[in-house]
Amino acid sequence: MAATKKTVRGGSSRAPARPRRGEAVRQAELLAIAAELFADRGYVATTVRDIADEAGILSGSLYHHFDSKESMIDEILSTFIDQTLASYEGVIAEGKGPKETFEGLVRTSLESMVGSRSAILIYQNEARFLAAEPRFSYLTAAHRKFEKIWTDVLKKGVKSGEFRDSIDPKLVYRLVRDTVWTAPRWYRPGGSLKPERIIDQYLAVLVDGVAAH
Amino acid sequence: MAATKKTVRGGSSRAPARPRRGEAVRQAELLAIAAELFADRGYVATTVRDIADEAGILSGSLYHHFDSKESMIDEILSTFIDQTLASYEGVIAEGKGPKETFEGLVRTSLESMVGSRSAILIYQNEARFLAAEPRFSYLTAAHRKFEKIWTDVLKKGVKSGEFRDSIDPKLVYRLVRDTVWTAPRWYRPGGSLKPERIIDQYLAVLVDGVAAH
DNA sequence: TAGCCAACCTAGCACTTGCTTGGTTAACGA
DNA sequence: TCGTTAACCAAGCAAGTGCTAGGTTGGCTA
Repeated sequence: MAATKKTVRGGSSRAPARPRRGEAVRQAELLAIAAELFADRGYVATTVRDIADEAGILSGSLYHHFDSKESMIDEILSTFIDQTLASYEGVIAEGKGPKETFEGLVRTSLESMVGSRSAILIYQNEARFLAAEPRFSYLTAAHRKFEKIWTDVLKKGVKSGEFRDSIDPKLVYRLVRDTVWTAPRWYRPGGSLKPERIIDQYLAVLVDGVAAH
Repeated sequence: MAATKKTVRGGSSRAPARPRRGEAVRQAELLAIAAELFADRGYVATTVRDIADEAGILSGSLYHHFDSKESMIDEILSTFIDQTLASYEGVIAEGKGPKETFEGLVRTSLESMVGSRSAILIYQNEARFLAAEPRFSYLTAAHRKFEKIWTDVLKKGVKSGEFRDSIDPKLVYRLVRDTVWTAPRWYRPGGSLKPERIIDQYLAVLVDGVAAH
């Protein structure tokens, strides 16, 4: 109410339009922006002001849509985990043999790079730190489910003779998991390197190795 | 000089001893502490007060040994890169064939987990963000050297017929690199899982794949 | 067309951050 | 034993942090 009230900013800096599209749409927009920033700069290094800037609003306005910065990453991660578990269970439900199921899991993991690149990166980079807090205990639970799905397939393959019986399912699971979840670090959506090529090469190495037979 | 001077903290909270061991020793100690925290909590999330607490001193005292928080991670990363490049060149210098050289590179990468676990984690987690700043341009340079070393070996293997000619050296390099550098995320030094077992399993999969021949 | 309310803005609070300045202590060499 | 100095402490600053409280606007509905 002081004399200097409107001298600094004119009315022109206001967000131009405010269409009514339902809050879910705007929330999803803001989450996508936040996810991209969390993925590219890191969760801690990304400020609520960064997110708001990118969205063309002020930081305080974010709190009309979200309780906290933490609830944003919560939403991003839980959505990603639900999707991933569903896609894994879809592969299992096809009822194929161990080798084809294993290949299906690798394939669907790498394919999710296209639509969930930022979420994978966030999961890969931040989940370890977040999992300690009670709010994010579902991360540990999901982690265990993932491990069971992969190791079960590997064990079945060893039993059926399709996989070599010298492999340690737990260790090989870690290798494969780290491999497929780390690819989004260098994969660029829309680039000339197509996901199908990555899938081909990765499947070739993981299933048959680099050596000529 | 006020009356309340020594009421809050007695003399007992002071660092107990101050032996003269040369600054290099104390610096290395503090760097080890910092590296552990950077690796376990992330660089941004780790405060200079965290590091000082762990060292049993006050945050300001850190600046007797280091210019800045940034110079600490700089020291950690450049040391790690020098070591790694040296170990890679050592493997190359043995003059073995492509397959054995490839195996040697995998082996030495995984072996470095024992002595450089925290440094690998920091490199893996933070280098991507730091590389943008001029001070850390050596990270990009090292990245290129690593890529050349690995892809050269893979290309030679394809040429000699030891590796399948369908493999894409650049993509397979990424797979292998991501695999060996991500292992420190779950590897626990001193645990029952010995590095030699990890090396065995990882070499088996990378060279020959999971499938029975 | 009056009123509601989603979606913003404005301003700033309480706290944490990396880092600085000046002072203190004790190990050590002369 | 005395001056030097490495290694710390004490106190706090400026810049940022997540978040809040209250005000404003305009699309929408009754």
